[in-house]
Parts: sequence; C-alpha cells; structure tokens
Amino acid sequence: MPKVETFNRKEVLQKATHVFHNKGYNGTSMQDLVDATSLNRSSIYNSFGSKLMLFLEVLSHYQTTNSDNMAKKLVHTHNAKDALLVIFNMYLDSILNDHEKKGCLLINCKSEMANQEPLITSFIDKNQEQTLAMLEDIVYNGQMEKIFNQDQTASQYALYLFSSIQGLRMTGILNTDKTALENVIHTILKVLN
Amino acid sequence: MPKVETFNRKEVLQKATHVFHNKGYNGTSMQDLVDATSLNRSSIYNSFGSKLMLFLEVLSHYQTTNSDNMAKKLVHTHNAKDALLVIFNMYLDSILNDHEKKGCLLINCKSEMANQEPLITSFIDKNQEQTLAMLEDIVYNGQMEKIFNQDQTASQYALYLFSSIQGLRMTGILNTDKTALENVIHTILKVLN
DNA sequence: CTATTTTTGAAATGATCATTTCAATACCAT
DNA sequence: ATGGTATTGAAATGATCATTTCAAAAATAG
Repeated sequence: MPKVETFNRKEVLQKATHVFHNKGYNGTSMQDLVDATSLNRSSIYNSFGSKLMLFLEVLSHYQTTNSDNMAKKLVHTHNAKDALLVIFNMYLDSILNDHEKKGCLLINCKSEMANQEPLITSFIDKNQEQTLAMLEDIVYNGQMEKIFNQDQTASQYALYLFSSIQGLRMTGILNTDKTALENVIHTILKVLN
Repeated sequence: MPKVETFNRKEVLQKATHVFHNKGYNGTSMQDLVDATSLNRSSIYNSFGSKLMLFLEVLSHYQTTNSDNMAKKLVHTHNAKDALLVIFNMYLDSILNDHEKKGCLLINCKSEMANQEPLITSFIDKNQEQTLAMLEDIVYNGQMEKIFNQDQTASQYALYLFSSIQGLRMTGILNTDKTALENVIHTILKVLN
C-alpha cells in the first residue's frame, strides 16, 4: 500500500535524546529537534504526536538502553558486592565521560518536571520502583550470602543506595575528581559490610 | 531628588523565588514574574537588569536565607554529631514540607543550568565550596572530639556527606515517607561512628 | 501503470518569548 | 510650589514558541 516510514526510529530517538539531555525539556525547542534529527516538522508530529510524547519516548529509550547495558555487565558478576561495585562504577564512568556537565537525563527530568507533568512524574516513579527492586534484590542476595550485614532490611538498604546514587550523580556534575568520587563510593558501600 | 524605589526588594525577591522554584528557569516567563511580583515589566528590568540577573539575585537570596537559618540552628548544637543531625533534619523538614514536589532550588538549578550558563555554574560552584567547607569543619571537630572515626579525612567525609545530602533531597521529591527517609539518614551517618 | 495511502516540505497559525521604548507620573530637594 | 530625576504603565518590538495545514511527492499493491 503506502509509503512507509523511511527514517530509523531509534536513530531519531538517539538524536532527540542528545538535544533534550543538553538543553532540558523546557530549553529544547521544536526547531532544535528538527535541526538535530533532520526530520521534517510534520514528520515529527506525525510519528511522535507532540513534543511531550516524543520526550516520553526519549526517556523510555534512554532508560531501556541504560538498564540493558547494566544487565549485560551484571551477568558477569559473582556476588552481590561485585554487583553493587559494577553499578556504582557505571555511574562513575558516566560522570567521568560527561565533559559537558549535563548530568543524568532521568535525574534532570525529575528535577525539572516532577511537579509539572503528571505523565513524566508517573514515568519516573515507575523507573524508580524498578531500580529500587533491582537494588533490593541484590542486597537481599548479599545478605543471604552473609556478604552484607542485616542491620537494615534489604528494602531499607535499597532506598539508601538509590539515594546515594542520585547524590553521586549530582555531585559528579561539578566535581569530577576520579579519586575523590571513588572514595565517596567506597564510603557509601562500607556500611553494608 | 528623585522618586525612590517604592517596592520592598526582599519581598519581590521572595515572590520571584517562588515562581522560579515552581517552574524552573526556562519554564518561567517574564510575564509570570510580572504577575507574581505585581511589579511593572520595566521596573523589573530597571531594578534587576534581565531575567538571568534577577535569577542570580534570587539564588543568592535563597542561599543566604537558608544558610542563615542553618547557622541559627547550629548555634544550639553541642557536638559534631548533633550538628550533622540538625543539618540532615533541616533537609528532611524541607522534604516533608515540599508537598508540590518542587525539590531544592539550588539542586534543580545545577541540574538545569550547570552546562548552559557560566554565571550560574560559578555561583553554584562557590556555593558548593562553602557547603563543603562547613561540612569539613564539622567532621574535623567531630574527629578531634573522638566522636567520629578517622577512617577518612574530614575533607573526604565532607564530600561524602555533601553527596548524600543531594541524594536525599532528590529522593525526597517522590519518596516522602518520613520513617524511610529517617532511616536513610541514619544509614548515611553510621559510617562516621 | 495506476489507484491508494502516507510521508513529506514549506508556509502559515496565533500565542508567547525577552527586551525596549517613551510619554506620563510620582517623588524629593530646593 | 517647582524643577529635575527616576520610576512607572502600556504598547510596541521582532524573534521564537508549539502546532496545524495542505498540496506535492513517494511508495506499494493490484
């Protein structure tokens, strides 16, 4: 039948991700997105609906990419302590590669939009629940293996770790001293031993 | 000589702070500021220069207000551990009172603008240095009093605490369970004993 | 090759953006 | 009171905002 979508949706999403990550949601204009994707304005609306819907898809793509990446690395870990180290080192890497001080897209998004766009808020909320579940699972396993103490429940430690990750990523925007950040990670994880 | 500034500058700054805190820098329009301050558009430009300059003054006012508040509470503390508890409980209070999920203005600002506006970046940088210095001082005193261990230097612990505060404040945007957050604070501070 | 369906391109929409302009107004020193 | 100066109000600026419109182009199925 018809002419079919010619562009590669993932490529377009990646280009849009870069723009939103650089300038934030409110700082990004439709013109920015047209320029970055080299898609026509009407094609964007046709394929994604609106700026907000495109942004939601960008967030989804960003999250999927990152958690796939993490899952791949977690496969090769041997115990819970290893797993947490892998996770924290992934965040450290993204800090050290973030030469433009952009921060984490999801954290920026929460900071910018949690009190403005219900669709965004519930997306972030779901994302957080997933992250907390993953962390709780790791901690629980570590406690079963007697690698981690039981001073707090796995759920409590998970929230602590989640909070620590966000703090690390925010700190890393303006403080990029690798040794100092490694030391922070070491201090964060110490309490679990 | 002339007609003199009729409005109260601090009141205007407070009203502007509310708008910027609610909607972020890019989400706030000059019209929003005119409406909120009931100042004339030209009076704002006349008195503050531009949207960015007004925002910088808002940040400065926000920071001063908060650190004055903190200094007042720190006077009544008896030791370093008390001091840290007072600080973390102030952040906990602002989380529990933040029913609109606005987060911390300074953290939001770093997330939104650290990679965009050099004037903002250097402001935030100075603010961070001050906070780190304060934390280092408290930790140092705690170590002298043998209340805190010396596993890390005061400077290292200060960065860890700074990171933890930012994480707590970000976590508190969507997780406002008081008991859970108190538990996170307890876990954060445990490593210093 | 043609009919059908969708994506395009480019322009138009009307709202809103930050900032400027300038006459009118309000104040203070004299 | 009055002259001089700074603040005001209201409108204008021109750029940019997100989104829509619609004819032209492109691609597949028959």
